[in-house]
Parts: sequence; structure tokens; C-alpha cells
Amino acid sequence: MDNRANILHQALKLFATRGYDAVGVQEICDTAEITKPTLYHYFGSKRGLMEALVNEGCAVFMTELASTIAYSGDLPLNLQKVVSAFFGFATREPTLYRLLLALWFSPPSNEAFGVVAALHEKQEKMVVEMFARASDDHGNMRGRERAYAATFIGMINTYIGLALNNYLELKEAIIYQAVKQFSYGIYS
Amino acid sequence: MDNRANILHQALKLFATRGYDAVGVQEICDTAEITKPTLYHYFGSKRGLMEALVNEGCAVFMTELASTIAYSGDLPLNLQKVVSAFFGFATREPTLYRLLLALWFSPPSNEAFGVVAALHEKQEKMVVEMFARASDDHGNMRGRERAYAATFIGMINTYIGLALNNYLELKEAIIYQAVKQFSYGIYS
DNA sequence: CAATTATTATACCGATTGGTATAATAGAAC
DNA sequence: GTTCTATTATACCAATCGGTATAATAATTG
Repeated sequence: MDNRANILHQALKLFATRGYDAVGVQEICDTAEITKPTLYHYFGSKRGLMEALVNEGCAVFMTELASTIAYSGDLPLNLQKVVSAFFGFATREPTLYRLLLALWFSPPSNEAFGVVAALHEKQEKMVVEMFARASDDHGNMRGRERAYAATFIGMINTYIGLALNNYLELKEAIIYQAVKQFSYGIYS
Repeated sequence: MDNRANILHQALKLFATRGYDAVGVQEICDTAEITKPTLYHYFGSKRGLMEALVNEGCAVFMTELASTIAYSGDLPLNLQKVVSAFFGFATREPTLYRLLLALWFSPPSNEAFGVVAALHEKQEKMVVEMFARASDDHGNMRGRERAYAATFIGMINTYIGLALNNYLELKEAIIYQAVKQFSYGIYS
């Protein structure tokens, strides 16, 4: 048995369903059928466990996202690729994404917030950069790159949140709808 | 000094900035300069304190919201009124709204989630009802009232979340933008 | 003033929090 | 067979968790 992977797996389930603060280290150990020193041997601290969880779980998606933001001269196509990458990740890893969403809206002073804050900063920087390059073709966008990026990511997360609560499915049609809807806000 | 009101005030600040789970009852008492039996005399439990906080803080807004959903025959006007009510509430009570947002995305098994779940259900029911009446005039909407309501509220909360993090200001123009943006998703 | 009521302070409850010191055990290399 | 290293188990730490029993105090009423 791979204890490390098992700890990560059980911790993710517990954190996602009950919250980072509400789950104690002891409970994680009991669920994974190991003891506390074992957990601390692998991760050093509860926060270290959380960091491993988030970073290793998002690594593939982050490189995937990086490749979608290269501006191609066709902004709608870029937007569509970004939305598709987010939706795909949320579909593949719904439990992890639920945890990320909860932490994103948790108070900044919360220990677990710091872990995902860096992640979201990277995401935002990527999307900001995409809009910055697009504003070479669309001059009226210049100066609003940051607001656009935040609104765009916010809308994506709204759709994902609804999907996680079974209000809708993240099918192809929703991708187009999201892009169109957002684009309308820009070109208005 | 009104101890009850003071406890509510201090608890709101602590919960909003550090999270419901992360704040202990003792800390609330210390901040409000009272003792634990006093707090339990007024609110019975930590959850009871939370309920009083949310219910009393949202009472005015909820009745306000109820008056905006009476369908007037002009859907865009209705949508605008609803958005305006939400934005107004979030502007008047940013700390409370930050707390509500965090709890809305917290795991359902979390104690504090239950407190706001009822509130959000009421909000959703109101908006669903509005869309249901509007679908008498707009037949192509029928059957999607619940999805529309969730998307609409989700978009509103996205804008409020961005405003709370200083990405934008909830001015009049944003209300129109939100309504237009959402409407475009419907009539597409 | 005496009696009643509302509110408060002190001290405590068992359980749990994140984290660790120490030593026993398992496996591999020589 | 012995030594070395990686991993594990037992037991513990002070601090805090939500909640409460008991009794002193303050304000109100008769």
C-alpha cells in the first residue's frame, strides 16, 4: 500500500466534504489507517499536507492552462479554450475543485486560504496576459485587463459551482454560452 | 451598553475576517468584554448566535427582495430591480455579505452552512417564481426557471465578490451590464 | 427594607486541537 | 548474523474546543 497517496486521497475527501478547519489530523490518520507520526513524516504539518494536495492535484491543469493562453489573434477562440480547460479540470476532479472553490471564498486569514491564493494568482496572471495581448487588436479593452480576467474567471467558477451542485452539466453548449455571454459584456 | 447587540457586532467582524470555525466562543466573549455564560444566556449556542446574526442582519433585505420579484410584465426591469436590491444590500452590509458568501461555498456538512442554506433557498424560490411568471410572456423559457435563477443569482454574487475584493465598484452602470449580460444568455 | 428577578463572574467539564519525543520494528546491505 | 536506515507505534504535550453548574451581584418590584 502506498501510504502517502492514500493519506492524500482520504484527506481530500474529508476536506472537501467537511472543510479544512473542521477536519482534524487525527481523523485523517484514522481514515487512512495510519498514525500521526506517519502523516507528519510525509508532510511535516497539516498545512504541508494541504499544499501537497493542491499543488500535485493541479499541476497538470496549470500547465494545460498555460498552453491555452497563448494569444492566437482570435480572442473568442482563446476564451473558448480557457473555459474548456477549466471545465475539463472540474469534471475530472470535482472533489478537488469543490475544495478549491470553498477555500477561494474563505477568509484570507484562514490557513488554507494561503495555499490556494498563490494558485489563483498564477491563474489570474495568465488570463490577464491573454487579455493584454488581445488588447493590441481590441484597443478599447486596454486598461481593463485585470477586471476582465477577474470577471471571466468568476463567471467560469459560477458555472462550475452550479454544475457541482447539479444545476447544470458542463457540456459543450455551456462553453459557447459562457464565451458569448462574457464577450457581450466586453463589446457592449 | 447593549451587550446583546455588541456580541452580535463583534461576532460578525470575527466570523467574516477569520471564518466561523476558526473563531472560538471564548474569543468572541473577550472581544465583546463579556463572559461565556452571558453569551449563552442570550443565544443558547454558537450556532444560535450565528442564526441571530444572519436572520436579523438579512431581515430587511429579504422583505425588500420579496417586493422586487412581483412580475411587472417587463422582465428586464424586474431583473434590474433584483440586481439593484442585492447590490444595495452588499454595499450597506459588506462584512455580513462576505460572511454569507463564504458560508454559501462552505461544505454542506459544516454547521454554519445550514444557517445560510435556508436563506438561499428562500432567495432562489423568489427568483424562480419571478422567472415562472415571466415565462408566460416568454414561452421559450419554460422549464428552465430553476437553472435561470441559479445562474442569475450566481452572476450577481460573482459581481459582489469582485466588488468586495476591490476589483470593481457596484455602480449603476454595473447593474445594467449585469442585466444585459444575463439577458443575452437567455435570448441567445 | 425585603424579596424577587435578571444578569453576571468564577471555575470547571470531557473531548479534541496540532504537534512531538522516544523507542520498537521492518527491510535491505554487507 | 549483524548493522544500518526507513518507517512505524505508543504515549504524551500544552492549549483550546463548545458548553455548563453554581453562586454572587445588580436592578426592579412590593
